[in-house]
Amino acid sequence: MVKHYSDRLDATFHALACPTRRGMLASLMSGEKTVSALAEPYAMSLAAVSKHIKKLEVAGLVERKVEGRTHYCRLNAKNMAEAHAWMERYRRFWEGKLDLLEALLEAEDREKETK
Amino acid sequence: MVKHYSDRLDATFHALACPTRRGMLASLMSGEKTVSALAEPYAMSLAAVSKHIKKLEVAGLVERKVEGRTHYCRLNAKNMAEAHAWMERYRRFWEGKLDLLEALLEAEDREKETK
DNA sequence: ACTATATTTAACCACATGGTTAAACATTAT
DNA sequence: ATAATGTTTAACCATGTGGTTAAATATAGT
Repeated sequence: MVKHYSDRLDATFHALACPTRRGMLASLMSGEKTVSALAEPYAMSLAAVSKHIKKLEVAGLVERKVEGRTHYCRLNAKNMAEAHAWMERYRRFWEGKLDLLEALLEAEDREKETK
Repeated sequence: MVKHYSDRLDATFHALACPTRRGMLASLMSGEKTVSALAEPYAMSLAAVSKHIKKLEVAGLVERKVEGRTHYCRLNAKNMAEAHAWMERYRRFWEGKLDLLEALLEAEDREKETK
């Protein structure tokens, strides 16, 4: 199996498929954070955190600015757009289904009234 | 490591992090399909396809109706809603950033005009 | 120069993932 | 009853994942 999450969507969805990484993104919504600040809520080594951040970076969801020995991470939510747009297709699909359902129910109601 | 993708979001994003499974969902947009129909575009065994479908099922994205020896799969796009909603938060975030940028540019423009 | 701080990298481990083939299961057709 | 069809399950394999600890790297403070 030769799988490198080369595809951007793969990388993005994979990055999001983990509560730790989603938590980190949420944490970054309130602004730039250093690696250790990001690590703080989690009971795991910095080495592990470092890897999580790297995945977020590879997926383009997080950007890093190195200043001396400190690494500042910030959210790049814009790069979630592709994945969001992908899902949007399905949102339309399920809304379409609901619209159809609604139409059917309305039709049923009219049926009753004229009975 | 004890990870079971118990969380619904985990399961959903994980299911989506694979081109094969995304392809299957896309294929189901045009209507119900049997397992072998779903498998047809892919150069892999039915056994492998079966496992992919199961993941989509566990994530609640696909539902199965067994009729005799044939299994009919259909899309349940509605169960993508949670993941979509999760991303929506971030869409607002990046739109907010764009709005802010726009505001800044406008402010700059006004600056120039009054100069 | 020495030490402390911030972080990554390397080597390792247990378990997950995505594939395979072969066999089992369930249903339909002959 | 036998054979063919549609699908899953079991056993297996190579590689990926998410964690660990220990060492390396880079910078800042004394």
